[in-house]
Amino acid sequence: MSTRKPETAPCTSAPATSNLSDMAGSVIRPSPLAVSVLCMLHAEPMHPYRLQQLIKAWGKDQVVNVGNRANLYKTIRRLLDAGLIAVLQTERDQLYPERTVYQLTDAGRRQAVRWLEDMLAIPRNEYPEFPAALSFAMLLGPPGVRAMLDRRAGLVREQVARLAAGLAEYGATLPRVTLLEDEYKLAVASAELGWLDGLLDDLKTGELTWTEESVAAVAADPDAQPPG
Amino acid sequence: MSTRKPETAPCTSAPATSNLSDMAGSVIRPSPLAVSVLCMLHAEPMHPYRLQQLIKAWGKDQVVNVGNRANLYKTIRRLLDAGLIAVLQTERDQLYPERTVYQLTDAGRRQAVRWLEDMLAIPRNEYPEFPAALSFAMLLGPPGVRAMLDRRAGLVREQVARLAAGLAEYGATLPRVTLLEDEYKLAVASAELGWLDGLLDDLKTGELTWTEESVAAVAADPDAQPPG
DNA sequence: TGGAGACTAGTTTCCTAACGACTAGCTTAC
DNA sequence: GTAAGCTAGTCGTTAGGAAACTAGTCTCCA
Repeated sequence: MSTRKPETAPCTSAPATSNLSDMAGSVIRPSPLAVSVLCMLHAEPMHPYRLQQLIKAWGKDQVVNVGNRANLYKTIRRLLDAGLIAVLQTERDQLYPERTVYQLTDAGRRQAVRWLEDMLAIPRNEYPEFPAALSFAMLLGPPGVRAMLDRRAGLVREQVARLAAGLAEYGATLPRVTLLEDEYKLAVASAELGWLDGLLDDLKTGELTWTEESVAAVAADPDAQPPG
Repeated sequence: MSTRKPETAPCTSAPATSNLSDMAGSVIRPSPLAVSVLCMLHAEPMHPYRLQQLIKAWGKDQVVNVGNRANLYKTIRRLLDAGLIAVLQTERDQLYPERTVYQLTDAGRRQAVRWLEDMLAIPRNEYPEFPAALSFAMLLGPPGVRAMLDRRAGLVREQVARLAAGLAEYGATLPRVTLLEDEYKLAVASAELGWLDGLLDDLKTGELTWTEESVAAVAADPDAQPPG
């Protein structure tokens, strides 16, 4: 293991600094959804439902998970309790359900920037499921792994195509800075696809293969500390 | 993403099929940790603490998050309730704390395979925080974004170096199939790094830049539905 | 004209994940 | 002889994910 003591990156943005401005205290943890709410409210005050609709309309729902409204409302409650947002007004438009319009506070504005900075600057290990599955893939046997990864490659290929098409289409009309997530996702998905194709090739030619026993033998060996 | 109506991929592996073998019922959702437990127990029966130690010793802790033992024990309880694992014995070695040794049931063996297959074959959107942050990066302004991504690039570069070194070192002695996660992570991290470097270059030369107004103007424009 | 389906806005419930702190006996090390 | 550290497991809080549910409104369509 040698390197890598800290397990996961520090991310809580210094609880020690700046004790001014804790108007409602209660240190709140950053999350994609929380930052998104703050950033959206940075543009203009709005009510939760509109926030959701706007995020969807912008296609950002591919990236923030605003699908469960329940979470959205919970997050807003938390931000409210922490004093990062405040109620601007509760309006009842005709006989529609009542809706509460929120706005950013100064503390919220600062917090949004700090969270954004952390999230951009510090990579965090989020334990996605694919690498976890890969690390136990061996017990499906070479043909099983090949079949599954073949399906995956197909799906990833589609996603790459979609992203590329989307970028080509909107890249002409939208400023590039609004498409960075998609550029990123395209870069990463392409790399995954390339890797998958290479691996599938090695599975096909038999260059990569194994048996239960050969792996079990190594597992018993005490000299088995893969990298970080 | 466009296709993808159901928001997230189907993953529960067909609740309709196979009502034989629901000895303790209670459909349980897959998670990286749950599959890992099953796969580890596939090798041999063991107690939770040993499971954690083994995962760490193998370096798989980079990929499954077995850091909080609390979660591990909860997961095991769930697997037990679902009949996927069973108590083999509870042994009290000398005056050490009592420890319970678990083993895989037949249902557990099948479930492990099904979960693994799903996780390998079907990409799932897990909403990592970096793309979310990227999609609001614009409000840090060009110099702010550049500074943060510069730091990130440094850290990612280190990670790439660590992964490459680890693969070079262990690739000689361990069968390749046990290092797939690291190959994958290396491919993805390299792609991220490449993309970051390109972007930083564009920020440096000023080819990519923006102002709050220019972005706000587009935001007001109703023709703004970026891709999927 | 009245019923199917979709939209607006928010609530409720259940399950699970992330994280941290705690107990408690034993071993090793200074 | 006491501080650190390991073994093994527990507790509690906060938060995210997925669904269903309320309840009124609007549109379409026959």
